[in-house]
Parts: sequence; structure tokens; C-alpha cells
Amino acid sequence: MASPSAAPATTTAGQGRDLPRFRTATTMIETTLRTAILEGRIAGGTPLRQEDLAARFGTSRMPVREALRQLEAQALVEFLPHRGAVVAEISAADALDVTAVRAALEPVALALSIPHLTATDLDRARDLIADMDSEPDPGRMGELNRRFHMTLYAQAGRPRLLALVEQHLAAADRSLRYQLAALGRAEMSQHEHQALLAAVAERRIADAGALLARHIERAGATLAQFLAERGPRQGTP
Amino acid sequence: MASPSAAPATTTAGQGRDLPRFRTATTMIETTLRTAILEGRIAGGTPLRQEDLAARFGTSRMPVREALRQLEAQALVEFLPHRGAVVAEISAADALDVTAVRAALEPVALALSIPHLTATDLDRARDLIADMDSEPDPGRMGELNRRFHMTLYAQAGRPRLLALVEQHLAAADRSLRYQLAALGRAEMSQHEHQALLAAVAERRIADAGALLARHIERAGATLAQFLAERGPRQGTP
DNA sequence: TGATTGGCTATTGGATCCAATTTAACATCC
DNA sequence: GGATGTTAAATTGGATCCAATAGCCAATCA
Repeated sequence: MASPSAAPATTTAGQGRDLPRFRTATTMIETTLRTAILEGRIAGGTPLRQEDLAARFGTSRMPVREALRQLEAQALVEFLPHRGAVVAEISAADALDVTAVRAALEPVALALSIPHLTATDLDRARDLIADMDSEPDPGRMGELNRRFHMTLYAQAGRPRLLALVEQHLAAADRSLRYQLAALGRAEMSQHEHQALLAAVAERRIADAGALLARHIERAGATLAQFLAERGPRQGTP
Repeated sequence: MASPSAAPATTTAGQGRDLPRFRTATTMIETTLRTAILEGRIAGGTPLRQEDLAARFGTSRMPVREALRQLEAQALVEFLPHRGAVVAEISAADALDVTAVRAALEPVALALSIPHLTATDLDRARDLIADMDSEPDPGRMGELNRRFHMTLYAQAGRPRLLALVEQHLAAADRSLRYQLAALGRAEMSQHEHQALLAAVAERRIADAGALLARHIERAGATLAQFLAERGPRQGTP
């Protein structure tokens, strides 16, 4: 998606043009690749050729390698020694794993956040639910869903906890893309979102936590079943 | 801690000698550095000069850079753009974060694991408690504590969940090193370990989970208080 | 004819080299 | 004498180059 070639480039090519808001090329590549993977634009199992990526980003292979290493630590790509990196596969077992982590972490984040949520936060959450109702594209849908959840947790403090939550929420969304595209039933989730928001607005911490846990586990179970039925997914998106 | 210099090295130096069980130099450096940081042998705030590390490991700067990127994704080191990498600082806020994550994840892992724990697992846990009783060195102590906890969670399945648990358990141990060294009171933890193991052995999942959560939160609170008292730690170990 | 082995190619892993940025010291000016 | 602008050293970020390994294809032999 980045400007390919067309840059003879003496030494530090395209740097000034291509990364206006990034400090380093590594950061730019890492961010771009991560969002591309999480938004489902690169399917699981896709091999990531360093040379191709370098050409696509208009850099050398080195920042690509560093970016891939970071993505590996985030479990988004896998390194086969001397065989290169591939986008991590989404398996049913993985979906259960991610669901378990989400179900454990998100209620905690929510409980910490609820007492400090402002009216503005709640309004924003309400708006996001409305946006989701009128959003047909699954990609945008996942983004909105992620923002809805993160809005509810925003006041939790605990940056590390929130980073973990966001990471696994994104991983779940990546998986859900398949489910949503295939089954096209986000309505149930929407009802659960409504109920969750109501409990949050009334500061019923325990109720909200229980609703959230069930919401996550239901999504995870559906997804795991879906993935198990068609076996490990692979190939073109 | 690795053989320094003494290797003129034509091209791919020390490779055959220095990494017998590692596929690549990057893996070796990453593993070595991570354990060194987690075991407290490199204090928080220590700058990690790429050139020095490369010389110490007998390689060039490149595998060092890749390893540092992976450690950055694990929140063990921090990259200051154009200023290099430093070992991540342990702050009181961080300790609270790690504690919250642990308290959320570990009871889940324990609940998943308990039904499948074998008598061998329980024996091993018992042995580890005994080992901890007679271990004066705080470094070894943390290692034993980590193995005790991980033994209880071993049968949980869910590899991703377990990896996260292990990562944050190690992070907590890294912090605890200071506490243990200064306060030298591991006895209370030991009582809690005994009670926890008893509940686990009797398969009382709910009780065990509650005990574990309180165990973690108590350790975290003590640690946070300890860190807050002396401000952000820094400098020589 | 089929299996095995040898070389060949593509791609990654590592080393070396160059540019850019930050920091610190130093000299100069007010 | 203190503050400030300038310059030089150190260190990182990026590019290019070389070696090593894995996979593939063909040629050879049983």
C-alpha cells in the first residue's frame, strides 16, 4: 500500500516523504504491517518476503527485519528459521486462548474504569454503538467494536493492562472478521453492547463485569466452533 | 557474561562455538539478555550500548538490534529514538499494573489446570515449596517461586495464556527481588503457598482461585508500597 | 522405472559501511 | 561571570554486501 519504487534514492530514500509522523522507518513499517494484519488485509499463513516488503516500503531489508521481530514478539507473525516469516495462523485453539485472556482481563479493566468514567465517555460509547448499527463493512465494524470496548476501559489507569487488553481485543477482532463476514450476525453482539453500556452507566460494576465476561465468552465460543468446522484457515483472504 | 573478544573472526565469528543449542545468534542474545534482566543482573535504567553488547557476545551489532527489538515488544527494554535502549524501569505504577494482570490471569489458568493436575504435579509443587524454605539466595528464590506457580498452571492447555502468565510472573519476580532482598520476609508467602497447594490438591477450584488472587494482590501491594517509598529505582544493582 | 544424491537457486542471517541525530564541550558574546 | 550559539565526538538508524541454509530439480545408479 506504500509508494513502490520510483525512488532511485541516493541513500536514505523516501525517508522524508514516507514517514511524516514516524520517528524511524522501523516504527512506520511495524505499525503499517500490524494494522494490515489486524484488519485482515493480510491473511494468516501469508509468507512475508523481506525483499518484497522492503521494496514496497521503499527501504532496505533491515528495518523490515526489525519490524518483523517486534511483530513476532506480539505473536502476529511466526519465524521459521531460514525460511522466513509468515503471518500467524488463526486456529480454534488460538481463539480459545485469546478469549480466555480477554475474559480474564477486560472485566478487571472495566471495574477499574467505571468509577472514573465521565458523561463524555458514556456518550462516546453510545455513539459508537449507533455507528456500528449502520456500518456494513466488517473491517470498519471491528474498528468500531474495538473503540467501543476501549472507551469503556479508558479510565482504568494501568497502561500496561490496557495495552494487553487492546492487543487481544485486536487479535479477537482479526479472528472475528471471518465470522462476521460469513455469518453476518452482529445483532446479538449489539444487544449485549446495549445491556453492557446500561450497566456501566448505572455504575453496577459486578453486573457489568458479568455481562462483559459472558459477552466475550459467547463471541469466543462461536468463533471457535466456526474455526473448528472449517479447519485451520489459510491462503487468500 | 559471554566470552568477550579473543575472536578475530573472519566473518561469521563464534557462531559454531557460542550457540550450540540456538538456531540463530539473535535468539541466543535475546534469551540471554532476557534472563539477565529478569534475574535482576542488569538493573532498570541501565543503558544497553549496542556496540558493547555486540563485543560481549562476539557478534556484530545487527543480531543485538533484533534482539533488543523483541525485548522492547516484551516491555523489558525501552527505545529512546536515536538515544539507544535502556532496561525498563520498575515503577510503583508498573508494579500495580503487573499485579492487576497477574491477579486476573493466574486464577483463570489455575482453574483450567486443576482438573487435569496429576499426583506428580502436586508432588513437584510440594518439593518446590520445600526448596524455597531452604533457599537463601533471592535470585534462586524467584526462580523457584516461578516454577511453583507454573507447575500449578501446567495442565491448563492454552499456551498463549500460559506464556502471558509466565511473562508477568517473571516481571513480578524481577520487581520482588528488591523487596525480598531488603525485607527478607518470604515466610508469609510460604504460608500462602501451603494453603494454596492444599486447596489445589483437594480440587477446591473456587477457594484456590480466591487464595491465589489474594496472594498476588498482597505481594503486589507490598511491593508497590516499597517502591513508592524509595521512588523510582535506578542505577547500579 | 523409482529412489537417491548431487548441484543450483532463492531467501534468510550476519557483517560492514555510511548518514543522520543527539549530546556534550567549548568558545564567544553580552 | 553566565548564558548562548557553534562545533565535534559518540551512537544509533539505515543501506549494502557476503555467507549459510533450505528447498528444488535434474542426473545417475540400482
